[in-house]
Amino acid sequence: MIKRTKGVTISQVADAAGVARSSVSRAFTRPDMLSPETVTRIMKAAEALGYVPNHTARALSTGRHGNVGLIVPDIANPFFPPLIQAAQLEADRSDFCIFLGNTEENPKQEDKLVGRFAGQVEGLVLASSRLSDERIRAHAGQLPLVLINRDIDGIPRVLIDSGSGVREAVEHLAKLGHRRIVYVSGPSNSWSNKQRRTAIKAAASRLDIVVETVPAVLASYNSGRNAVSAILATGATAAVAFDDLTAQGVLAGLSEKRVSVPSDFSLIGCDDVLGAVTYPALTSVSNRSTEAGRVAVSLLLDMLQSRAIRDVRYVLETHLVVRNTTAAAR
Amino acid sequence: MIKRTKGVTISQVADAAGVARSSVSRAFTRPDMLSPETVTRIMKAAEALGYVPNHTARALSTGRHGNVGLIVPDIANPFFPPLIQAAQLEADRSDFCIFLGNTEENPKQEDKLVGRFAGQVEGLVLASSRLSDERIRAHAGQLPLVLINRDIDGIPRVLIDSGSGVREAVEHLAKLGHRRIVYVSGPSNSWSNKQRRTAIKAAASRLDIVVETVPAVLASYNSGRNAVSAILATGATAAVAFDDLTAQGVLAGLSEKRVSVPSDFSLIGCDDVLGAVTYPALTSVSNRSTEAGRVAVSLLLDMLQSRAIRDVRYVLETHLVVRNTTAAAR
DNA sequence: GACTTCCATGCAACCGGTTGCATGTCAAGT
DNA sequence: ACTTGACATGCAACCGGTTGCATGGAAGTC
Repeated sequence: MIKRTKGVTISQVADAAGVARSSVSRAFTRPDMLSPETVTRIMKAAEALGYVPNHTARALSTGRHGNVGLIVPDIANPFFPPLIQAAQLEADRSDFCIFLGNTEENPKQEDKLVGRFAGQVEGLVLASSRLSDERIRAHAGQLPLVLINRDIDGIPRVLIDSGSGVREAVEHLAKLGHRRIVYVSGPSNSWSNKQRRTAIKAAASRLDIVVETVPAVLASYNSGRNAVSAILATGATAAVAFDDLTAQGVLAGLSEKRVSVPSDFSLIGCDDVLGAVTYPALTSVSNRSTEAGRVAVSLLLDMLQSRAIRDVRYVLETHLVVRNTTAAAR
Repeated sequence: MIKRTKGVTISQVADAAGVARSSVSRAFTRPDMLSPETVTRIMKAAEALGYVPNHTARALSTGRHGNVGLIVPDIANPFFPPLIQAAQLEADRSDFCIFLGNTEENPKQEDKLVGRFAGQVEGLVLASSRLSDERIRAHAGQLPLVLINRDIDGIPRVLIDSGSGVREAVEHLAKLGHRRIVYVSGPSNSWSNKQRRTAIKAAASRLDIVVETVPAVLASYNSGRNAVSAILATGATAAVAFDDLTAQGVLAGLSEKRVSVPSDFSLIGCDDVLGAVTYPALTSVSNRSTEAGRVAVSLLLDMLQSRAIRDVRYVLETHLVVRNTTAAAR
């Protein structure tokens, strides 16, 4: 059976060291204010008693708890874990802890989480928030806020521009001699989908390439697989899929139809979440979610430092990562 | 430009409602102690001022902050996101928040995180901890702890018994006529790795199958891929990999060497995190990580409620999910 | 009508730190 | 020798709640 040790307080250390509580406090926070001997004496006493400063008490009197919150719509979406990881790493460098919230894509849940987090964190990062602009503005009035993939004036934000990478994808296909390609689109109400489709059409018309859109309805493996017949029916020699999951479905569908990739057909994904762990390795558009997480937290910590709110709009460009699913047109 | 509103305190509400601070406090925590009219009056005043109880202050005086910590070795490993999600959901049901920590598989980092979390959380869940038994025991002495996939007497733990699924995997391979198989092992300090290897050896010797172990060092795509030469050198016709990521690496490595799966070689993963979204779909052992996350948090909250520490050992069985990477031996 | 009981509410101490200001000491400046 | 200032330390208020105990008034009892 395990017994719990109760906390040692600053007063106990003060008594043991024969000084006032305030001196103990200062020994930990501003040792330069005390004589070196006093500091060592206090530290020795603290050590002997196993004293650890109480985070909560400190937070109460200073208003700084050394925590920041991170709210994402869906941890299970492979886009987010690297982002979370990077955010954590960056927070850690400044001795901050991360509160993680998962909203299940539900704005009500997101609102609730923000409310619950406020008061225990010094600032918040909202990634791909599903809240309305007004709600976000309201929250930003309560505590420092940084957004990822949400573009609201006056609130610091980090945006991943998939347009640039998609453009490179089309140029890559053009260089390989493809003249007719397919865009396997994602959810019609998705901002990213719109962004990607627009970028593809623009790039293609500039390069004199024909683009047809085949809808995959949901961004998923199965809808990609089901779209294969329609894709082949267009007579295209290459496809760009809304995301890697869809691309993987298309890949599976093509294999079943004995169309080999990349010799018979070229395929490009988006977000680069699976490319490095599947076979054949998928050519894809990088997602930069790692940088997004890092930059967002770094921005937030800057805000906390300077207590000033700047209107930052940090755009991350994406690039094509060429792997093994693209080759010259037949 | 956005301006920040400062916090409304209990005193302001008390003044507005014409009552003592204690009454406001009680209106929120024990409304049954007050007359209904007083409660409504206080609530109206609180509402009007936009009062929100200060979590930190409450935590200081009650010692309960309503947070629990969850520490995982690697968020980016697809095994964990569903676990995290489930843990979060379960915590949420009891109005608890989750502190997330990522240790990058590093025991020192894990130790540091536990220390930082202690004092801001009421309890901790350690998933697949990389710490020594002694360190874990030491931490358990400081605060309520629940382990996932770590089996230490006296500390409540949730274990995913991959043994049952692995046994099925070996039986499946035996039935297909494989007589010589390889286990591609994971991190040597991982409890799951030990468990899986033991189960494979036991099942294999019972079925009169030869098993060789090839180490992949880290549970990752690349180490799986690098292990392929060693795997083939054993002359085995099938392999079971420590996890799906490793398996996927092996799959890629095999393809590069023109060994086709499953006709020439059969492959089985563990954790079933990628099987459904890759091609060919990977035969794998189900992981139950969602249940593990939910149960662990639920156990922890129980402990916090009753302030008693029970010796719980909750075992979740796994099963083989047959897909397309296994076939009869050549 | 006096006495008890009970309930709603207020008072004040407390949780464990931080911090502005006061105090005391000692050395340098004149 | 006396002032001045710098420095080390202590005192006490404060952060924003919670909670044991005291109090006062209303209702109930005889």
